[in-house]
Amino acid sequence: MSLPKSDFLRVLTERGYIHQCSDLAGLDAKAAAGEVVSYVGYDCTGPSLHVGHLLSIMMLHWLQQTGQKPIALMGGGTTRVGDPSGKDESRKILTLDQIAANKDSLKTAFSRFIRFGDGKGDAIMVDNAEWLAPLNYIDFLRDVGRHFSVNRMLSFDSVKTRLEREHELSFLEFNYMILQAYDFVELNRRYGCVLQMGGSDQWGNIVNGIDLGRRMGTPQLYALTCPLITTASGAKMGKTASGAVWLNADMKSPYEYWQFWRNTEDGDVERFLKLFTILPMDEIARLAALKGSEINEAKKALATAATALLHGHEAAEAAAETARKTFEEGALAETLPGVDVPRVVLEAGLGVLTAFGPDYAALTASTGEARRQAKGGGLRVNDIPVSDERMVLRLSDLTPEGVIKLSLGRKRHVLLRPV
RNA sequence: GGAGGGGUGCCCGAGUGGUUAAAGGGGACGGACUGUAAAUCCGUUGGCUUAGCCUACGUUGGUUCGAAUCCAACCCCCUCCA
Repeated sequence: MSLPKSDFLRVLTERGYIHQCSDLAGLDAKAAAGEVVSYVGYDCTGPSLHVGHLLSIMMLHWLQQTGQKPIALMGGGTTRVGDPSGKDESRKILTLDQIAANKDSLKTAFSRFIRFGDGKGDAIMVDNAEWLAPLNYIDFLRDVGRHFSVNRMLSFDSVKTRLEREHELSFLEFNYMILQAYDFVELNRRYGCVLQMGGSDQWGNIVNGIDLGRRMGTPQLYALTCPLITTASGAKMGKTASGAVWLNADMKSPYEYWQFWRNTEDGDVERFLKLFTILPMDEIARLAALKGSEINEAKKALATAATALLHGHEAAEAAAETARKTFEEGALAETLPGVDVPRVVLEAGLGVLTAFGPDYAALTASTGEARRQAKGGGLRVNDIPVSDERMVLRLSDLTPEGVIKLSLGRKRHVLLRPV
């Protein structure tokens, strides 16, 4: 198909969000004509969304920016079942309390990317527990279950991989796709939602919803998926030493978040600028043209723009400044992440390995790891390599700024502050 | 319910009585080189109060001077049969 007519699909296309669409021309016509209500579902399996979710959130963002209406669907109901897609093993069954707590915790990130409210183009957030929890089993089987063919369900990738890999797939999880399909139908009935977006791994589930809709008499529904993002060297995106790149600030500070983007591989810079920032395309083209070490300017722009989206401009600039002082001047930036240490502990003397360990700086997971890193030359105190693992930190080690700077490797720093 | 196969460290996967904290690979972290990149090379990869101690091969017991390795019971997974 030629260039999309609608703003929505044009932006998504030129920025590289589109992996697959059930009917691109049909959806384009609909988007050009009027309001497309669209949703993305998020399971409440963890206390925060992470970078992996960002792509679909950005799709909701652009959806709203181009005049359409986004729905963020919280999977309060489906999380009780567990999505088997792409998983080797059954998910742990979460308690209702955990799900509720996760749900609350997830909400915060969304408001950064989309505007919620009661107006026409305002986004809404709904929880599928609302309609899934009160379902009556027999009624549901008769109304919805009869439209599903087990033969066909068995042919879906999410199911097939489990069967082929000889991992158990419980009946509970087997029902997940039915519930997700039903969500789509329900959202159409309640809000006139006609488009479901998601990662490419959700394709089967989304198409199921379209199918169910046809059988249950909804208007034509559409599916749109974004690619699974891997880095230029093929690794899954979003994993770092300290685990997932969380969106919640209390789990991943703005500074660390900025660092994550700053360390993007060269080959990913342009793609990431398009996908994870809202910088104009001509600005992105300019940044992408930078060669050699100049590309670092593009990486900084990426980091600051991406961080600003999530944490605000102020936090992003602060993170950039902290990084500039630390890496470019080699100076001590007092805005580096810090950990409080009781003054009496330093008076008594704090073993350097313990200081790096989980009780204080948490740069290493154990003192054993700290010991190994010290042997390998990976630990530094106030920028001086730790050569003696029996070294003891005292008040006399405080810098003029009144802190002790602990570093693991070249990039990860924590300041100990006596209190 | 019956018959057979299997459960090993973050993951995959060797190992069938003794220097086995457990080969090899992947991943991850650190070092060197760089541009806070990639690639490459080197090192590390259970915990602790580290010349030592403790905990670990599904669980619990047992045999043995000594078990991931042998025995028993149990739990879980897979395949076929009912």
